Amino acid sequence: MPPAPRYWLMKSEPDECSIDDALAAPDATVAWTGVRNYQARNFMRDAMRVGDGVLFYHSSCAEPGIVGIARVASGTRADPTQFDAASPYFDATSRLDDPRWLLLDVQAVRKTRVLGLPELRAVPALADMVVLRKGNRLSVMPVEAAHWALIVGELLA
DNA sequence: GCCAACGTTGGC
DNA sequence: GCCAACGTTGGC
Repeated sequence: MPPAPRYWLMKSEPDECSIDDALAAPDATVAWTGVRNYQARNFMRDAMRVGDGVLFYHSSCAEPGIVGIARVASGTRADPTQFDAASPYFDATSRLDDPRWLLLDVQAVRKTRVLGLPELRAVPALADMVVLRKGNRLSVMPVEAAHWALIVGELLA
């Protein structure tokens, strides 16, 4: 069995939680609410471990791209927004005694320059990154160690 | 605002 | 279990 991925990319809409918001939070740590996709949830539940590296990505904004480095700071627990009827993430079919949606804590490590999509696409060694795949809609996805090394060690160094 | 791509739902 | 319709994501 291949080793579990140790690096991830997590998308956040900056209007909701930007890298600045995360850095300003107590302990620079935020609860990653709002994941409503089974594949993304399963990555969090089954594969992500405390200490794993995270590329903090801004989506649905003027300049989408990687904007910071973070780390996984907890295991998963129920996402309370699924039970909040006032939340856009409310899920009327999820049960308190069997929560469908999970979250984990993410701790921001540092803000970086914006490493935007056009720049990422221009690097041949990054061509098969999940985030660059056409039609990709995952909000939590694995990052290969070599891609992490190139991005964190060189492009954002 | 547009629209391609994708995941989910639900009828059959 | 199939698959068309629908809703959502997210870049542009």
